[in-house]
Amino acid sequence: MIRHSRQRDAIRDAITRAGRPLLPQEVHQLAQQQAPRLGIATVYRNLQALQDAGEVNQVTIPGDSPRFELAEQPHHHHFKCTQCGEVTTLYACPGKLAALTPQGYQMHRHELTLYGHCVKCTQAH
Amino acid sequence: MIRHSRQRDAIRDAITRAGRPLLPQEVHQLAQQQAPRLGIATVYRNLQALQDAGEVNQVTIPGDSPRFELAEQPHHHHFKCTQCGEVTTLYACPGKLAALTPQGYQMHRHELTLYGHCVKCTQAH
DNA sequence: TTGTATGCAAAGCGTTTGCAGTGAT
DNA sequence: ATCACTGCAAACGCTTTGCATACAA
Repeated sequence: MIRHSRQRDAIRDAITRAGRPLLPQEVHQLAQQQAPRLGIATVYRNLQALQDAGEVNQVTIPGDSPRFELAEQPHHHHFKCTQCGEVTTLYACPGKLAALTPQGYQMHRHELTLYGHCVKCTQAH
Repeated sequence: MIRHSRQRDAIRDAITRAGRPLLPQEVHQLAQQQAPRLGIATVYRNLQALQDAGEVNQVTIPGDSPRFELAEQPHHHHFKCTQCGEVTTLYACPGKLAALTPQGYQMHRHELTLYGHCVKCTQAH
């Protein structure tokens, strides 16, 4: 079903190489190095397609536009530096979240975002 | 500095009465009962003003538009029903999140969102 | 009276869609 | 030869802004 194209490969590669969640416009810029005439609409269409195909996950940092990362990653969360805006992946999880779920509710999934200053911004003080 | 007006009071009241985070358009609809000619631009301007004044907090559920809730609440998190879309307030927190923070990073704040089915939607199965 | 707040309409901005042309299989 | 994919531009939906009027204080 899902064909190959220079554009789609460029988009997938950009996300793979980045190693962190990317905004659509960041994907666009990076992928353009590999597919010069790449349009932003194609980026959006492919992010959707790759998501449907299970290759890519959408990450939403509260207050920001959705970012995209590779789907084949272990469970993790994110840290956003409120100074420089960079989003980092955290391979850790507090666990035991079922305890927070109200009676009669069913929890299937959770998202946790930490905010603060990254190393660079902490040292810059 | 922050004056009173029928519109601003209606907006504050709508958020107060709701007891859950509201979308701007929900605020608009509810507040219109109290201030009929209320325009959506006024809603946005006042949500911003109330936020600046520290009366209201912005809550972002990943993937949704920002919602607004009263600021004077104890620390809490949110549960979003993936069936009916309703957002509930959870007065609980896993704690010990500093342990997840990488070396050299400083965590100041965190947000946690649980996803699943609410009581109504669980029973409807 | 003075300056902020409001309503309306227009402008912005990121995202989505329509369409004719391109390209993968 | 098909049929999906692409680029471009127009359309969309939500949010913001400009401006003249209305309203608190």
